[in-house]
Amino acid sequence: MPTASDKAPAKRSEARERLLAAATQLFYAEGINGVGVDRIVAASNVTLATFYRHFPSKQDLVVAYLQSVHDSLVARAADSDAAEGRERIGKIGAEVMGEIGYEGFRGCAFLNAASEFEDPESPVREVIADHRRWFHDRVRRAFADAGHERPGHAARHFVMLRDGAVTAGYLDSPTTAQRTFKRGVDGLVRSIDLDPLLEERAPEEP
Amino acid sequence: MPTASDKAPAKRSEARERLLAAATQLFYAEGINGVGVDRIVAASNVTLATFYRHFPSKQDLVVAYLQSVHDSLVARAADSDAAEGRERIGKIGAEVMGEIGYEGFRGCAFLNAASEFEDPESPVREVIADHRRWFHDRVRRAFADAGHERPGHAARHFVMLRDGAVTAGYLDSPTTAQRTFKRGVDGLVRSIDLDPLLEERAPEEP
DNA sequence: CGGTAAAGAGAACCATCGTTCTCTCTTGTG
DNA sequence: CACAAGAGAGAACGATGGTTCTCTTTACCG
Repeated sequence: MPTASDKAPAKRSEARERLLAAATQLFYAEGINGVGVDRIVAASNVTLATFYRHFPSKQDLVVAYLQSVHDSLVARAADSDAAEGRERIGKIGAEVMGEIGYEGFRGCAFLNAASEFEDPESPVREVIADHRRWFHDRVRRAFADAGHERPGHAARHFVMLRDGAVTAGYLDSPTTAQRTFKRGVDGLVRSIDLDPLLEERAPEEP
Repeated sequence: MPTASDKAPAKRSEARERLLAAATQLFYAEGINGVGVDRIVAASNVTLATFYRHFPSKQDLVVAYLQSVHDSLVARAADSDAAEGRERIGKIGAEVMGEIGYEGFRGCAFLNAASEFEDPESPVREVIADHRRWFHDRVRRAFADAGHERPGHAARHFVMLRDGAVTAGYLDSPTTAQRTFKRGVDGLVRSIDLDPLLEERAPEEP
């Protein structure tokens, strides 16, 4: 899941990119509080002064790290979003399954970061919230376009499964998590037809 | 979710219990790497020497912290496990919903801890794995007793929903997370009847 | 060609990290 | 009553946390 963005939107720079790449790898692998700036600086072949020339504080690096992960997920999403109807939902599900279980998989970078930042007002938590909104809205749009009568319900259900799936992929068996997630998504897609029959009619709240 | 166990299985002690209580509150609220032993010692009105007389190292305190959370969840589980059939599944679901959204809720203590300990062999990760196995087995037994044809599938699905639900309860809206989780569990219970009709027959792998 | 900005090198800051130590005082049990 | 164990108080350890500093060298841009 962690991938440094290929093109930084702000000023690009050799040193900055190396710092971001090292931070991405280390933060994801060992947690944010568990990795000091010295480690990142050393891994980047950069000096402490150079680091602080590019990032006012460690927290700014954390934000940039999560932003870069987000950017790479947005890039990967373009392909899936081109699909139509239920196929799009399937492709988004495949994205999630693709994240799980590769060498060094440690769960969702955003969820892991969130557990280390307790202040909901913190800039770090805001990037996380933005990313989650982005993902939820994308899934909701997919269900709406596929004709689901309660796209909000379905999207929240989908996101809940995906959060559980990346967790299980980290802590339990990756392949089992993928299978369970797939079954859940398939059921959710089937519910596009079944839902009106199974639940009593009620307008969904946003 | 974090609650110090009422009766420590090992040697009980005023100081030890205060340390564990303070650790439980601080570790859960701010993360484990984010809280130093000095903070815990100060909050417990205990000296550093006393702390190290009871816990060989900080890691042992972390393990004791998670153990105590596990113990209190086990205690709470006894009531639900007394129920029969589908009602038991509903009660376990209610337990999960009860965890979510109270003042200071910060998600699952075990999931948060797991994100800070990357070594799967670490004693901390082992308590986490034990707890997850305990919960999964309990759910699986509930589905089996309720007559589900693939209790393993259903249990993994249930656990995935619960992991996603506590996450959403922390990062998104608690009440929405509860509703979404409830809908998911209800669907899972309904699938005890529907499943044989919807999916092709195949023996579930453990 | 000259100037400005970025990067390297390295020391230093103080606070906090987890851990160990000594020394005194209380307390309960034999 | 005596003696051992538990707890309080407080200093200290070296290592590392994030951050700032000075000084020199490189390299691009007008």
